[in-house]
Amino acid sequence: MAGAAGDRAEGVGGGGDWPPFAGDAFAEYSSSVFAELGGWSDGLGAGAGELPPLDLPAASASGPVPMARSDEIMPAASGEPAGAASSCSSGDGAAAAAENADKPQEAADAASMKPAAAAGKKGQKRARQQRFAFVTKSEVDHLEDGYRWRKYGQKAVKNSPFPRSYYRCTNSKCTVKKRVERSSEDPSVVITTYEGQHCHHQTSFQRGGMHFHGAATVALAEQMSFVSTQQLYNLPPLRRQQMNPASSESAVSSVPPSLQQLNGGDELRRSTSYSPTASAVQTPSSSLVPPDVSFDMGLLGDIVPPGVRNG
DNA sequence: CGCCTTTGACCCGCGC
DNA sequence: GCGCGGGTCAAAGGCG
Repeated sequence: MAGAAGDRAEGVGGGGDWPPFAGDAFAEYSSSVFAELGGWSDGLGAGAGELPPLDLPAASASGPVPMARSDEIMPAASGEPAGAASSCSSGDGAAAAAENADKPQEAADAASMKPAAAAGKKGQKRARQQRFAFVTKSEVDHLEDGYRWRKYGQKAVKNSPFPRSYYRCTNSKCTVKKRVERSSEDPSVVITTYEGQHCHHQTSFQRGGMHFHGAATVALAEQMSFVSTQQLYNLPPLRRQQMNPASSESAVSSVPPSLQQLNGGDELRRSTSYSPTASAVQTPSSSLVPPDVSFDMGLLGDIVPPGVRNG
């Protein structure tokens, strides 16, 4: 099976930063959702895992909607502790420490830390790095994002019939992780959560993927089917309790409605929904994609436009 | 042959 | 203190 999943994943998007957005451009055609999560599991566990029906805001149905702007997005991303900036250099440790600061539930995550790591950070919980969740309508679970990932685990998720898959960047120096799961609410929706930032270029497209640099991005966009806009989820750092049906519900419901929190500095972003079958894709106007958009920075870079990123 | 997926076990924190 | 749930490890097997 190895091949199947892997190939598909790699081949799907064709490879490339799938959140093909860059600043305004991104806003233009984005239709799926992505939000910075306050917590690794929290975000998805509570939010993603139990995403409410993706009732797209009015905007979604009709097209471009007022969505998070790059500058609105950046805050959260750039606002992260410097340590979170690079998973390669800072590694979990640094980032971890930084993140711990304001993420109580890190503890929950801490559970996942390796024995050694755990031991090493007894006092400090495992540090989580910048996290972004993308809610995408897709037929494939593992959306291609331009990087190569190695699946290192899969677990059944409570309250969800779909398992959650864990991926790690194949770059030995890169500690970026990715979690993929389908929404129990809407099986057609794939929730991808990234943690950390790549410290290398999208190396890997040797496996038949297409390169997604600059103009290449257009190709990606063209291969993507921007189906529908979904509401954004601004998932606040949820605590374990919030994962309860009731809690999570409130947590989630507090988000989408009007993206009102977008201005709150929290991270929200829309990406796009797409179908893997490029051939059947309804090419979104490629014109929406800046030909010179380059996504060769870390994960964060994939998400945050260079300019914004630097402030 | 190398890389990747699969899968069960293990570890850890949290909530009760 | 116990159980639950989530995250990760590591061995085995499969595929290109």
